[in-house]
Amino acid sequence: MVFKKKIVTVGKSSIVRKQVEKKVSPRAASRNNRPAPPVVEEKPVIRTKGVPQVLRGMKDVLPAEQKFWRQIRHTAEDLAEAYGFERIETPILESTPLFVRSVGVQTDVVEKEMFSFIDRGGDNVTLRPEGTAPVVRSYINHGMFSLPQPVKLYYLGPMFRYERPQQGRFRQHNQFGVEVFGDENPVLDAEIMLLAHLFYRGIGVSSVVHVNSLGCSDCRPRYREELVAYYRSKRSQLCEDCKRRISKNPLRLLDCKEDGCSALKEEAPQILDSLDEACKEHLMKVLEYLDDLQVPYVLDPHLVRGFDYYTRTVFELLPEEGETKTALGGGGRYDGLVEQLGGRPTPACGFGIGLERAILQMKSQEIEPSQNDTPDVFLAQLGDNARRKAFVLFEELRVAGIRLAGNFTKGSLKSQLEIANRLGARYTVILGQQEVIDGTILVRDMESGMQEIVDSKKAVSELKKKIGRG
RNA sequence: GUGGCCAUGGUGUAAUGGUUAACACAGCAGGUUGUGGUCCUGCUAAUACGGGUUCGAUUCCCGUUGGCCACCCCA
Repeated sequence: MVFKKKIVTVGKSSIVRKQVEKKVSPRAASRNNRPAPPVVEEKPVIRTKGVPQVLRGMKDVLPAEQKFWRQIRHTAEDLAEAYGFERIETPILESTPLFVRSVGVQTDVVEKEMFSFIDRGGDNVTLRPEGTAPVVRSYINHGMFSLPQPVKLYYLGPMFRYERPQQGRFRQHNQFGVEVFGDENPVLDAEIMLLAHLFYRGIGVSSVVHVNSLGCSDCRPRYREELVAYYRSKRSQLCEDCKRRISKNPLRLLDCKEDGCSALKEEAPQILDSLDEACKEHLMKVLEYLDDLQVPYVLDPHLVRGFDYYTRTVFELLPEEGETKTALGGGGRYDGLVEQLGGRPTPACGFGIGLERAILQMKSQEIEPSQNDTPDVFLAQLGDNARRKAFVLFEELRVAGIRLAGNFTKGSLKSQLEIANRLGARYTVILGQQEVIDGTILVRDMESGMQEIVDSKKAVSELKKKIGRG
């Protein structure tokens, strides 16, 4: 039901339905979700008028933005690899049941936020809304349990959720994530939190880890019952949302911001009190390691996460400064998921970090990504013969390792010097008719304006000397 | 999914129920022959889409699409 509705919505945004003759209400038409007997005389037509627009909640990453992305990617890759994680790339499209079974039928992501559709073969498929389930699937499919454990993997890539876009929230966004399989040692929980923290430090953003434990399959259900019993008795004092939460997602009751509800949580049973010994011990160890590593954290007994597969440790990364409550990343342990998806019982944990949100943080804190792409040399040419020479010279200089920019289309020297200036080139090499005849090039120092004639055979060596790399 | 605000050149803004929709920045071309950063001149370029009201709509109304914000939830 939910699913069928989705198809219609998705279709509407990209296709204009052209009505032929008889006017059939499009609404009525879309209600026959299975177009088995195509009574409806309308056919989808690709929109031919107007300029095609980017889809809602999706974004072009333009050249001006790339410096942020470059830095983010490098930081993530260097860090993950330094800690022994290996890269994995899984498909963007997966079978819908993978997410339904892992994330949970009851969750918002599965109930209303998946980009799902029936493919031409009749399979129900989904653009991945999160990164963990696909990696788990891959771990099982490729028998990675027979590799030396723990298996440590990381990924960078796009995720999709059919949501209403707003600040820091898109229908397509990118995540940096890591997953560790095959060991339940709390040192691993601490390690991934450290990694998340270090990633943000690497791009100049301070973060705090909020940690909680949800217990295991033994102690969590017990707690859940206690909590539900408590809130049932106070039902009349709850807000509308929370009344729904009692049956749907009781743990969420604990972080409602309504005055009435947050007053009630003072008296509410605490999950930390109902953890069994092993879970308590595990959490304590995690916190000890965090102390050792000097990762700033707060123990937040009200922290809950949106996916069903978490056990024991859960955490979220929040910015240290500012009132932003949107998480920069989050994750936790999911000791039951591999088995739940049909693999051997395998403990595991991981996190996902929203890269658009990382960039947002950088911008709001006015952190400029480091970049040194100013060219050493700009190559300008004048006239047809010179252009042909310049084309060849450009390649010689590039191969010689000179950071180079150039232009082969502008006619006037003036406009080429303007470009050279804008790019911040230290030298401009000028190649005109006269130089071609003389077999020379003209090297202009953009700072001083001094110019020097150089034998074109010595162009590479002279330029290398000038820029101090010869 | 719910609620609120909004939509004018590439960007940021202005204006109007009635002639060529204004300004700044950016872009492009010039300011004698092949020389940048400043300055001057010119040019390019916009009322998101579809209906309605009206003699006339960019302006008012409705719908669609999209953006922003809050909620739900999340990265």
